Amino acid sequence: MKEKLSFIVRHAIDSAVAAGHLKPIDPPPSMVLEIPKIAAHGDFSTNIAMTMAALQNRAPKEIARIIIDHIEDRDHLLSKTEVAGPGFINFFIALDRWHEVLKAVHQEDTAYGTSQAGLGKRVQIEFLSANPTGPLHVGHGRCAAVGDTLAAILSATGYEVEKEYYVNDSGRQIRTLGESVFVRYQQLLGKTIDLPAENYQGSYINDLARILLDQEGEHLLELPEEEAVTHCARFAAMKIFEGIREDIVAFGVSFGHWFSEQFLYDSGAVQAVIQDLKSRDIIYEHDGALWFRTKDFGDEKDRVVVRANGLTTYFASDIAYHKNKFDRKFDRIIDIWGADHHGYVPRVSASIRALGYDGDRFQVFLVQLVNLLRGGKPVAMSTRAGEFVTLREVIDEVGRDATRFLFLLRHYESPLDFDLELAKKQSNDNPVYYVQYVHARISNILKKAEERGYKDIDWHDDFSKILTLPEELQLIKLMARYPEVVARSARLMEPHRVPFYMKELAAAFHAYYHDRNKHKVVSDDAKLSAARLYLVSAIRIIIKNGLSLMGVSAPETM
RNA sequence: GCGCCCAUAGCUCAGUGGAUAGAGCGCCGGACUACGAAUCCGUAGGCCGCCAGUUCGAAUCUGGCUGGGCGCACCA
Repeated sequence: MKEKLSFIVRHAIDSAVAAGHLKPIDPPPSMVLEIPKIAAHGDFSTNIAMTMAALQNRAPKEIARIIIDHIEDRDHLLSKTEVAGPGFINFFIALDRWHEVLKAVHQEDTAYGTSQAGLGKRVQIEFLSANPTGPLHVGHGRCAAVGDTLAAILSATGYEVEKEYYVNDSGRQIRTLGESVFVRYQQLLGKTIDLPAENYQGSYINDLARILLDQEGEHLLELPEEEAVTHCARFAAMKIFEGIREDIVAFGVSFGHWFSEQFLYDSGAVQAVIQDLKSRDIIYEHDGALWFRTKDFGDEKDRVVVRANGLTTYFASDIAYHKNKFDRKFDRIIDIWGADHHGYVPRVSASIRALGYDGDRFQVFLVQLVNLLRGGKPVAMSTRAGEFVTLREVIDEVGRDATRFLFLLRHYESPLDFDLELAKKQSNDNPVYYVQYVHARISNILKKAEERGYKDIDWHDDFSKILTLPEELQLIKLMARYPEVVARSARLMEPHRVPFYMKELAAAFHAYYHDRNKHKVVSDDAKLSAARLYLVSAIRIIIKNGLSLMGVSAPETM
């Protein structure tokens, strides 16, 4: 609808210029076509006459009038066009044209809302990527929900999307994990050793040690400590990673690729990129360590890639990792990190520019932290002490649908309060049920209708003459907006727009449905019933499509 | 001290440089002899943190200030 109108307005400006009524404009002015807040201002409104005023050296209202005079509306899309206020042009869409939206929804079905804005470009989105040193916690869940939904939204707007999880299965953290487990293992065998404070303290470490002991017995005590720790590390990382994968499945997320940090070392990629940068003097030696000239590429200081003790830093493998991403020829490379990593962004961006890649193709989105509450009170969490609520516990307690929906309901740049009690409530406090209830209600209507002989209703041109109530028109207009919500959500990388739209559509439907005396869907009037069934089943399609983008189920009954 | 993010109704938050800033919760008052009340209807509630600037026009853009969150390793 909006595209059609946009075309008409552009065409009108062109023909006004051709007729000499307006000065040629180069470049053409960017046009904002929006839906006014107030119904009296039309279905769409544009400010284009006002933005052209200065260049045309004429009054906005005069320009607006000229544009309107040159509008050709061959399809009779418009019922009224007017100049209003300081120079807005307000457009009123002809009533019967709105109903074609219903036809489009039914025809496109699961594809309604998709577009080709991404032009088939290849985009890689890396998210979650939690270290296999402990279970996923609530904050990871938010990153997972945001990343997964962004991927779905990009995919719906014509991108070819690859989701990737980067597994930090190398380095000192894994070593620390091994040490932690080995200490617990020895404690289980009666040895009196204390767990050093810098080791992982969580109770899951005890569990891992117990499993290790049960499976392999006491033989680790006979190994040299070095070997025993390595063995523990490998065992623990594998077990934890298995658990993470299970949690990811339980949360309804799937990854196309799992990329191993260890692979970057085994394949020599890390050494190769360090050598290359050294030969170009982008990496230099100082105080026995190797430093990257990140300061020359926008970071506040240079950063160490190889420490004086010969060990590489996390940054070293990250350089090789991002080089690898670029070498895989993606048009866009997107990283989604927890906001606590924001200080790391300039460094990685700097390394990408230093390697000569196009920095514009790389974007980092920082997801703000989650404050976990129960009944309004903060839940004490300390990763160091190993006291935290795992994502699994939250999924088990409040359910996957509610968890995902609530994680998506805030702009990712805002800190999120997640209240476990609120999340469990099946009321208006909890919008997920509000939206899902629409799907269940409509499913039930369709079931009842089928019992009365209504099945697979086809589009009929009469529908525009039957569905004439203001609230019916309002529903249709709302449905017409859905594709733009998805497109805008993708363009701005803002997944929260989808659940907000869902809430709005749900509210409009519930209100319509509730006044059952005024407009019962299935009535004695066969034509009216068919038209309304066509209307509500279109709503159901959009609810299902939107929930599907969020990874939330659309139940037939609740 | 430096950097990133946030500040809108009592609370939690939406809001595309545009015309009269919205929703849910909460408060108060109402609605089912049923296409499921996990719903609906109504009332009240606002210096859009503060100051300046840009603009025909600012909650929205820019600068400064105040308050809050997070981060500033040869850790990951």
